[in-house]
Amino acid sequence: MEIKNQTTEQTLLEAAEKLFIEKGFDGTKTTEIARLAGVNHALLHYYFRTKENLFNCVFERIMTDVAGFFNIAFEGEAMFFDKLESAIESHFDYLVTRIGLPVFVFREIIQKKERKAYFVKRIFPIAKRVLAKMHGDIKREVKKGTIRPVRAQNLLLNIAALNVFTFIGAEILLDIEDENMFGALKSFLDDRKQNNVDTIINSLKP
Amino acid sequence: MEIKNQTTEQTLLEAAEKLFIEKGFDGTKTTEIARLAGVNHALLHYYFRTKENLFNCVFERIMTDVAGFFNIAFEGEAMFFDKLESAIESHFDYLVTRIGLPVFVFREIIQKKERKAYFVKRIFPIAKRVLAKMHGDIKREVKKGTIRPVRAQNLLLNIAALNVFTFIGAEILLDIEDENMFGALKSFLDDRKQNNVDTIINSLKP
DNA sequence: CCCGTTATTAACAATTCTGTTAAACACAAT
DNA sequence: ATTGTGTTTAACAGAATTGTTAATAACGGG
Repeated sequence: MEIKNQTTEQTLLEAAEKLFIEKGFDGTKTTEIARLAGVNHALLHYYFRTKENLFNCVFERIMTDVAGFFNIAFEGEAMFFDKLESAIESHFDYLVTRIGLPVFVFREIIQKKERKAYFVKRIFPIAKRVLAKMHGDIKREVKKGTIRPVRAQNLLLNIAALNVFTFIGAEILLDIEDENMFGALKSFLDDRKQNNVDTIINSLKP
Repeated sequence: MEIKNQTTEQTLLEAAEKLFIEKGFDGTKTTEIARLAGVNHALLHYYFRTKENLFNCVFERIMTDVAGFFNIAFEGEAMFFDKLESAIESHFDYLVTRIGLPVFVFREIIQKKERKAYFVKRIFPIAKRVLAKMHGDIKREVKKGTIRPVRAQNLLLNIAALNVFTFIGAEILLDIEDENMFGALKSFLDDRKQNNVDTIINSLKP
């Protein structure tokens, strides 16, 4: 009894996610979502009542995904620099499969207060835990003299900045020229990944 | 005979710019622009024909502004590190007065090919000139042994990334709590400005 | 096999939004 | 004063969009 239900609902959610990420809430029409999902557009309202509600379901999925990533990316008990490198790289790789994500999140949370509040509520507690851990690591390394003193908040923001901005740049590169853009994109990303690790590690030198 | 014309048209343009930056093309209604400008909404079509056209006028103004900034920010014949520091700071200060700009640009160029093409056409040539100059500077400094070898493109992207991301972060901070948020925002920005300079300079150490 | 619940469809309602038009207005030059 | 040009307004038209509803189909349990 739940089987068909599940598929239609799921199909709609996936179509909605794709379009909302691509065109934003305002730029996406419910009829378009239904069309992409291949179902009658009344079904969208049947399952999700309103566009707003459907959007919130999508947003919730994405927040869960982001929060889940955050939770695992900064775990591990390796040496500081190794841990840092692997965190930067795994953040980078996470974004590779979600190129449109950063702009989507910024676009949607900046203009609607409730969404920003929801984002903050979901992400800040996790960020705080990560920061506390990072703070301890930094203190230890500074004492050893292996890095200069930096605030954990700044380090985390620097990593996020370099990685996220890379994918905004990548979106600009995409489709400028369709010809062999795949190769150009790949080498751009490879280069940036290495650069981001190097830049962060080097910036910590005492 | 051009006086009234100028004011109404100008008022509309300014209202449009404010709303387009805040809510994006799709999220902004022409009636809303007219209301904010305090004019009959038919005037909007009288002066600009279509919403698309009005948007393009706004976008053109913004591109001119950005291009103009780019042209002056990386001039000057000071020492490399001083020049770098002043470029980072003036880019930062430029964004201070245009907090919503980055997300606006990304949002609008990513989904519409023509806009992306227009952006690329306006900004890339200038960026190329800046990069060529930077490339020369870097080569010289590397020879002197004052910095490690880096690609100009990466250095420029790193600066942009750190600065731009700061203002996306700032937009998230805004209105989280209205209480003494002004003070918190100011100290966040001060801290980030210093951090961005330090991070870039330090990341270049040999 | 029938019944009740859930899923699906087509048609429709209400609103909103962009864009048009025709008439009124302001005003400067003749 | 009249004419011509550019400006402003109110009213409207057409399309698109979100959401509803009533009728129908599918389907599993009794």
